[in-house]
Amino acid sequence: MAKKILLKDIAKKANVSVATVSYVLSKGSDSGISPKVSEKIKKIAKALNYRPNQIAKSLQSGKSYTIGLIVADISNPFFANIARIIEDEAKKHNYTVVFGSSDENETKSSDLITFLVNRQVDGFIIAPAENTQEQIKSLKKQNIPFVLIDRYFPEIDTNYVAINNHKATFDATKKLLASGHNAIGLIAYESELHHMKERIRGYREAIENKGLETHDNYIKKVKFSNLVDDINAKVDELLISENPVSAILYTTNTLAIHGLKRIDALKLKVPKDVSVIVFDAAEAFDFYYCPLTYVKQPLMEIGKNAVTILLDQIANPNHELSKMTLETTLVNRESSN
Amino acid sequence: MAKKILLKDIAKKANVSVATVSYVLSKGSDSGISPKVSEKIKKIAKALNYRPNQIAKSLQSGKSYTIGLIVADISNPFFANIARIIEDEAKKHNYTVVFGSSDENETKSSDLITFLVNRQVDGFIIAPAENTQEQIKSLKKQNIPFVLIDRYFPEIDTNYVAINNHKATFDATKKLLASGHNAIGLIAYESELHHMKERIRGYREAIENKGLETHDNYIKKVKFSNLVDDINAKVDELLISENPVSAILYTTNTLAIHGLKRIDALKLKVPKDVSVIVFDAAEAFDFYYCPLTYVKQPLMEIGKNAVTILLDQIANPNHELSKMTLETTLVNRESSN
DNA sequence: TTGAAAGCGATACCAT
DNA sequence: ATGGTATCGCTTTCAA
Repeated sequence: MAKKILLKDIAKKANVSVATVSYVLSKGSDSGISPKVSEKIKKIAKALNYRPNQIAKSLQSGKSYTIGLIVADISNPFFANIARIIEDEAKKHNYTVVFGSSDENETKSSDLITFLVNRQVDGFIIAPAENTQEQIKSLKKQNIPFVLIDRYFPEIDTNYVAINNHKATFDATKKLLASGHNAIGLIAYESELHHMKERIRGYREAIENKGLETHDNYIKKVKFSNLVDDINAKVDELLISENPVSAILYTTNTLAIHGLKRIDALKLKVPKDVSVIVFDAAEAFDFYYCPLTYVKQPLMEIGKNAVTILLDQIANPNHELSKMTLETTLVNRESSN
Repeated sequence: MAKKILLKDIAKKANVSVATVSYVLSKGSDSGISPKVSEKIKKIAKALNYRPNQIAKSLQSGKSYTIGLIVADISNPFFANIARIIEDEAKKHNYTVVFGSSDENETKSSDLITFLVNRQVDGFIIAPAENTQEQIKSLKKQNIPFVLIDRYFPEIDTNYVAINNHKATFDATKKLLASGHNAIGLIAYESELHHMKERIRGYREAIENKGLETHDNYIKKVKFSNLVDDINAKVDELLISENPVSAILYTTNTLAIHGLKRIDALKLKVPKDVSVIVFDAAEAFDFYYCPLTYVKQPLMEIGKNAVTILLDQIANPNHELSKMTLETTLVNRESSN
């Protein structure tokens, strides 16, 4: 068992105190220790392959240099991609990231936060699940730095990095209207989350803005708990009825994947039988026979800004909050014709 | 600023010593403290919402209850899915997982390992990049528990959870041969990694096993560093030549995604013009017009076993090593006809 | 310029 | 059944 090298070991070998070694190794050139001693210590440290015990440092400093990332599901490509960006950005600042998946579940989210708070993460980046307002407020009360991503609660004053959801679906719907569709279905989640409501509002306003009326039965909300079956049923309702829609706007990646499969199952063709716009550019869509028009989210900016804001908040707890709303881009392709 | 509650605070309120509080809170019923005092302490702890400082515990115990996960890229669906499984499994045992992406790069991998070792992770789960043998040996030497997944180095005695790569491609190739193909192309990575060599060997032996000869120019190895261009070029070589192949076996998920796109770009149809078998069932493939025959990896077993073996190794450092080879399944669909 | 020693917040040995 | 205190490895104040 290769013995762990401690400051003490180096001190002994160098015939100096532990304090001196600590100075040399942790401060820069302004350690206040003479160059001669400094060099000697550095050489010994290197020779012994000294690795500071980060845990001890953390206990002393009260900082773990770790950030907790909580998303709905780390295996969802949207979150997996953001995770990768956050990881890279965090590492640049010598931060480590630990992650947890809430599965959009309030209790899991709460357990996860507690778990990571106990582990003394310095802060959180969270894509909050529904009904987690109290958890978020609790973090605020405990003065634990965090920034919300993808979603946020307008009634709670927090840092967040989100997109302009209203404009995203407004533009998408407008595009479908411009293509001549006036019976447009919307597939959304049954959710109280603000971003979802905003996406629905964007859809509505685009239609009303054109002097048309919105039909509530064109707006379908599926339950996260029964995803696939529910999507299938709702897509059927939209497409197989007396007044079928001629276009569908899917408000998330996952909804689109399953919803498109259902369209296929119904033997309908995009865009001949039904036009479509989806959210995000999942790799899955690359193989779809019809190039899909989609709402492109600025993942890189979301991830990078989230880290920057969080680290800033950790360094300056009293710094004012950052509320960042980024714009999406509608990438026009054939499915929305 | 809500003050952090310490054992000391509880002790003061309960008029007992810090030690007593510690006993009550950390041991179970066998704390040796009288029920009356125990109850009082527990009540106060709950009332104050006491959260033990995990960092302090870690320093004392020498255990961080954290495992480091190192993969090529956390945003790759194969690894993202495994990450999720590992996360769930780890949490069951009260472990936290921190992750890092090596990008198949030796130096990044090394930096990452150092970074996480300093943070005192209790062990690693690693999908090792090429040429990282020394890093792995170094972990062994330092007696840091770890288990390799997906790939491993046969010349180094370690824990690992991998698949039977030889059989996977052997069966896949056999299937193509049975469908009447005798000019079968293979797209692999240019890599010294054992799993890649085994996949190539499986392909070769299936062909030779049928009394046919293998053609080296049917075996294409692409560079990770120049992925897309290289795949395109190699697919072209296989399909647009004097003796084109009639089938292609892609040895990874990513290779398949780009390789299939290239086939599309060449206006060739699967399986009419060229048959195909791919590795893994990426969500992306769901939208491919032709149902793809694929090698199915037991992700759940890989992830769960990796965690189990690692935690066992952490608990019993002298326990013998576990070398686990799992079988894949060839899921037959239309692309291999 | 250097070092002794007091923490950081828990745990656990050894007394009592 | 309790509690005093050394300890985990490092940082930092204060003195020398």
